[in-house]
Amino acid sequence: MRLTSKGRYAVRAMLDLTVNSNGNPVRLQEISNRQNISLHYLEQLFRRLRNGQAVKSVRGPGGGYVLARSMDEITVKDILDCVGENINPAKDIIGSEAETANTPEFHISKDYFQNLGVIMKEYLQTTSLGDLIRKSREKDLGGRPDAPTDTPEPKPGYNMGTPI
Amino acid sequence: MRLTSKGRYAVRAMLDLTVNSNGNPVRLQEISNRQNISLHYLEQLFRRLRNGQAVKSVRGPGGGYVLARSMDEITVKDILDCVGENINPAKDIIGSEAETANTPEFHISKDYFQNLGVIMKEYLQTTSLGDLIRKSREKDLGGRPDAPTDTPEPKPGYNMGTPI
DNA sequence: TTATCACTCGACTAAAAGGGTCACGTCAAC
DNA sequence: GTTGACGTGACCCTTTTAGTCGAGTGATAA
Repeated sequence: MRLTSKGRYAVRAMLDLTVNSNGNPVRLQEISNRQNISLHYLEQLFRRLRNGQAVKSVRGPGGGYVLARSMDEITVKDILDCVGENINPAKDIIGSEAETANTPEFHISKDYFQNLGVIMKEYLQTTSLGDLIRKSREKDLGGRPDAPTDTPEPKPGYNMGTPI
Repeated sequence: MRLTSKGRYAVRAMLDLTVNSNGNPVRLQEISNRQNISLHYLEQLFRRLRNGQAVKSVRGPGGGYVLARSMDEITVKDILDCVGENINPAKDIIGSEAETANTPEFHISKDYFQNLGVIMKEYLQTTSLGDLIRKSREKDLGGRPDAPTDTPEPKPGYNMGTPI
């Protein structure tokens, strides 16, 4: 399982695109300037986002990229999938270790990490670009200026009490 | 953030050690045979587990490794930390991107991924070796033989409803 | 006192992944 | 037909992973 800057770059670029497009195509050059991400690297990422049907491209002058669906129909997980972020902590178990060790310990840890994957997937799948943008607007308006908000609080929907 | 076979190997080896030690040292050679993990690779992992105070070593004939604490005082997170698995999805943000892009989009995604890190950390930190072993014993005894149990169900303690 | 057992340590390797760059396309509009 | 922008494949360097190797050191027992 990996979650690297590639995925965060993609999410960031998609947020930028969402915010700065008003139905109009947004050029990668703009996103590159605003987000300080290499243009060539963005091209690579958006190639994958386009293949994954997350964005559509418009060529020629005045062209750029637009979301392929509404911002509420594109989840973070969609984006990570497009750029090839592998979220499942147990995925590479299949085929590499599965048959080489059929011990109880193997199954215990496999089940345990698979369940972590379920939790992560749920987290990423239930958040859309729209959710993120609305959340940040809320924060700007109703934020507590005395709190740094640097440390994220666990979401209220999650009960962290008894993971086993 | 990475969660690779290194971490799973370590957890598996620690489970093996826990189950097969009765206060006595367990040789890496045994673990290697049972779990089908390269002996030399195990040596590397246990070096780190020892440096991280998760196990103690006993040298000489009859030697091997024993847990440094009880199985209920060693969490999965402890083990992953020892072998160098980086669990925080937002960790490598600090210092590499932080100052180069101070955009709202950057902060949105940073907070979001940091919160995922909190959730993952909580999951890994609240599970001890003892928890895993007891859980697997329960399954063996009270298991439903008609259900394959291959697909892990989300833990009852987690409410997956509203992650944002 | 020496053989042996088992951990200890540093160095090394091949392969993969991550992050990024480049040159050269092609399509569309003015 | 030139310019703006995406499209594509190939390439690059660095770090990490997973694994190997060989020469130790410390403890036990014959």
